[in-house]
Amino acid sequence: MNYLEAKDKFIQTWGSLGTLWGINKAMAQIHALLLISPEPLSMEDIMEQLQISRGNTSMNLRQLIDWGIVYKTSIAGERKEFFSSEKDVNELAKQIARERSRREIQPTLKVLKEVSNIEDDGSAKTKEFIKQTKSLHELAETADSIMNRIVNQESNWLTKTFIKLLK
Amino acid sequence: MNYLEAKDKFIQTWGSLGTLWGINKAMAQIHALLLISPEPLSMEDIMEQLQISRGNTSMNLRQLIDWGIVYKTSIAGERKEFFSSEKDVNELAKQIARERSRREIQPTLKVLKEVSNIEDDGSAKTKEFIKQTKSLHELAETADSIMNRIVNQESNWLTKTFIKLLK
DNA sequence: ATAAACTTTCAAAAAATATTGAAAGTTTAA
DNA sequence: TTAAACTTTCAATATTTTTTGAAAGTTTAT
Repeated sequence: MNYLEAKDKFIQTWGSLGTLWGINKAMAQIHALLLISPEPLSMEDIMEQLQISRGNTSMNLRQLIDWGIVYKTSIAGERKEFFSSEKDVNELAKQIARERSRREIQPTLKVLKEVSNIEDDGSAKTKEFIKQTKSLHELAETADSIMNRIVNQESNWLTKTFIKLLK
Repeated sequence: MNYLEAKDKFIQTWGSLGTLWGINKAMAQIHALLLISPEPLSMEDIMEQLQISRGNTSMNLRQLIDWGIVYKTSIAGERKEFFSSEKDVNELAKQIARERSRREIQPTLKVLKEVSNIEDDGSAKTKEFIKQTKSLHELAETADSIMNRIVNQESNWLTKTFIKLLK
């Protein structure tokens, strides 16, 4: 496999993986492209390499910036804007974990807390409902705590965490 | 909030959350419904409660069974089949982690390994590509190891893991 | 102030995904 | 073996999500 084939395969894979994580294909592909590019890229560069429209590129770049994993970069003497991604994959993982907690886990916790607080009328179905939603709340809270704990650690956390677990 | 409102809200929330995790709405809703139901439900029950078609119910139940989080249950004297979900949320989380590793992480690891193995021709872009795809491979492998480690532990693992991390 | 260079917005179109429902298939009882 | 009870399949349809592209908006240089 040569560079171009490998690059293409990587962008494709990252793109379809994105879909499974609530990130659309173009967004994931733009991210993949920036991640392996040694220099910042312009909107034109991205449009051309991925064969996507200007509007699509603009909107998805904005989302990536919102997620905190892509930055606008100025290049001296150039009028247009350039973009580059967070290159440290640990930092990247942290940022993604943070955003997923904020966007998914927190709102879910809120609902679980709310619905598990209904009055227990003693019926089997109410009892089961309260029991299960409380368990889920607990699970989600623990999972979120672990994630936050990991996220707020110094770099190289993942390896360290893993070593801890092995002990 | 009364039982019916709470139940509805829970099913709705679980349903839209599913979408974010690569599980479709109906599948997540069926799961939610079974999770809080004290007795197994028939296909008719599910169709009626969620207002979805027979075909949809059948296909999504099959997927849930494939995921290992819903079981067919026979009820004595009844001809039709009944379905119930895994009620232990820890077991549920394990099963989901297992499936996600198998379906997403493993295939990704394979591609990352493959593409990071291209020959280094010394150019900046090839060097960056190899460096980044190798880092991602390492990250994904570590994350997967942690998940597997957790998954293969005895029940109550999440809490225990959390306590370990706090130390 | 003007215009060129560039970016963003958003309604319409396209593509992807989920759902339906009826026909085909299967199982069970008699 | 037949038929009733039930489940599965899948082509057609509906819904949701993504993408486009051109108009509107912004910034910069002169």
